[in-house]
Amino acid sequence: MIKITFPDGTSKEYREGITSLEIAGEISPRLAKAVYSATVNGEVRDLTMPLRSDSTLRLNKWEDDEGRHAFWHSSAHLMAEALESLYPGIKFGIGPAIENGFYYDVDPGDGVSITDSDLPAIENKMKELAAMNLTYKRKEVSKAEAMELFTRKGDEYKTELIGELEDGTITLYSNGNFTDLCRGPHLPSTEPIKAIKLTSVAGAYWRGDEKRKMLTRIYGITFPEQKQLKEYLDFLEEAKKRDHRRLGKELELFTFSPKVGLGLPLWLPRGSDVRQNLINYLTSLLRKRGYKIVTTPHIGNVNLYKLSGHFEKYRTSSFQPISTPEEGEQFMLKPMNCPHHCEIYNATPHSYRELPLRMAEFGTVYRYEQSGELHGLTRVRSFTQDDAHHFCRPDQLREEFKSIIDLVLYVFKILNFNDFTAQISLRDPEDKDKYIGSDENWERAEQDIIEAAREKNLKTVVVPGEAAFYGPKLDFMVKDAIGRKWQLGTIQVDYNLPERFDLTYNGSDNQKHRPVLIHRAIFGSLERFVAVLIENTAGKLPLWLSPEKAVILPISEKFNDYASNVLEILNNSDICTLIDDRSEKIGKKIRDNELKRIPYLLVIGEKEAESGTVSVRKQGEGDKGSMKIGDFIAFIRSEISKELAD
RNA sequence: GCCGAUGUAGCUCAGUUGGUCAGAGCAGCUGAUUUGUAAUCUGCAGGUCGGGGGUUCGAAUCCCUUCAUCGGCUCCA
Repeated sequence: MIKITFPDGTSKEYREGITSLEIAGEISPRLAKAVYSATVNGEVRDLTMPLRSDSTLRLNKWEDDEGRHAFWHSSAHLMAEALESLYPGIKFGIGPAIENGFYYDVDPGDGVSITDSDLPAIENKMKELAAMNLTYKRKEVSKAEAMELFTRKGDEYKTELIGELEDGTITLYSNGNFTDLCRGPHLPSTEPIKAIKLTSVAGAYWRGDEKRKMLTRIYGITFPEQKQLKEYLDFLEEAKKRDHRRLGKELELFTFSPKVGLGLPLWLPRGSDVRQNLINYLTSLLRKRGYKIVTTPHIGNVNLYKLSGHFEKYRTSSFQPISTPEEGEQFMLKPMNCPHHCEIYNATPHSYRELPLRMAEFGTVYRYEQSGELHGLTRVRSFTQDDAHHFCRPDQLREEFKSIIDLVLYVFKILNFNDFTAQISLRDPEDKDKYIGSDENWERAEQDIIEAAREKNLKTVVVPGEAAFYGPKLDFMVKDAIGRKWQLGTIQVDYNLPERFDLTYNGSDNQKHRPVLIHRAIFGSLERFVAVLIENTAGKLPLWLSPEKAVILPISEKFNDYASNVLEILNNSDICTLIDDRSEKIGKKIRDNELKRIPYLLVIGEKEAESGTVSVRKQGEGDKGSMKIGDFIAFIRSEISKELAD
């Protein structure tokens, strides 16, 4: 007998060799139908794997990431089986489960292409195969056997993968006629896969390397119930309505013009107001925290960027240098603010007493992003960073870093960004040539970040290879409407630029010392931040950010005089207000202004004109009753200060 | 930049296999109406069907090319 311990701490004896699926079945037959994988002693396994010794066991259902993962991974194999039967000779790359569903990278062969219009046929084949309830069979093989099998099949992608694996660790999974190199785990059979939807096809470079062949990536998602699929598709439909590109147009926030250029956003008056509100708010926070605001030009001599290392690193992703009438003189549109700020630092001598020096700028920068990467306001070629550089003594670094984490969390809380990921982005240890600076500096900086995050009890994920070329960073990622993650805030530790720019301060020993540089942004860029904000709020911005706080709706033209009085009073009280004096019925005016997401609608008619009041209707919530004009002003002010309160 | 899809009035979309197919709704402008909490009625105006080239007696529709957008990949200081 072996002892199996469950997550709640209870344990029970079972015969040796029992499977997790059988244990689930003993607990209840319904549970057996709802589990998709098992976590045995911390490792995710097939449900059908026999248990040979005392173990901890967790049965993973749909609600568990590990459960869905197995479900979708098995679905990827099911799709592969369908593809192999529909496209004989098709070759397979990799086919993992992802956050929402799965994909498989395939090479259908020269001259054969799989497009959106082919998806229904593949989907139908999958349904047909799933209905056969075929089992997923696991087999351990030697490296030689695996190599032989896939060489015979002519699957050069698989053989490349096998070549990199350790002998003795290789497993194959088969479902129907399809056999794949795979670590697993998988479902016992295709039986639970009831609802299938292939969502899109896309190109994807083999092994993520743009120098290698582009394979066809087919994305799909499956569910145990048809109803769940419908809910998922409905969610995607709803999410489209929150797309900032759509709302930006509808709400007249920003636009793009091909005549101006790709990726160069034009902020309309309403969008500019939102942007300015963000700038004003953050500026007031920065003043309180001892930041100095600076302003620097939009261009800089090309030598500045040669010194910083940016020129070499980003040669092809920058706007090319601007020549002047002078021979041999060249300037660049600034792709970042750091070098300018370093030179501001260098303009005066510094004492250890005045550090940390916090230098901030809403700096507009220009980067020549590849055309295929442009995306609404989230990826543009000109954007304004809420940039700052903290020049500190080494002994101040940790505290300074932590205080910036606090600032990011504070601002995110005010804006209700609760669902973010804090990501520690480190150097890729395999590819050190991508980075500048000594190993010693890198190790020091990476430790600084890891420890600062730990001291703040920040839940983080560590991702190697995501660091900036001059230093590691802590990035704050927030999701858009359909779940794509975007980096907003970032805090970066840099020992390298201070050396390149020969930054110094006088220590208490009257010797020159090297400061450490922290780069940081809270919003990241105003463009991307506004985009994510729009998607998170579905365009219903908080009152303090809203370009207009209210709109006055006179019942009829008879009350236009009183309405314009109210308008004047409110605007003179710094409550930006509009008036809708069209000759329309009140219902129509309410509908139109509700759709424009104006926070408060003020209905005005005979009653209000007589009593000096306004009837207040809150966007999305309906009638709130009437108020004296002065009370409404006080109400709006208190609502705004509530939003901005700690 | 790469793969795939898409591109018809300001917006959302109809326009079967090439032949009154250049349309509708909303927005806009006109008049009428003067309205009490999510769409009043009338009339008008709007597009070289993304651009360019080709096939054809004839192209929004077929072909080529180019640009842009969307979904991914790559990249993201």
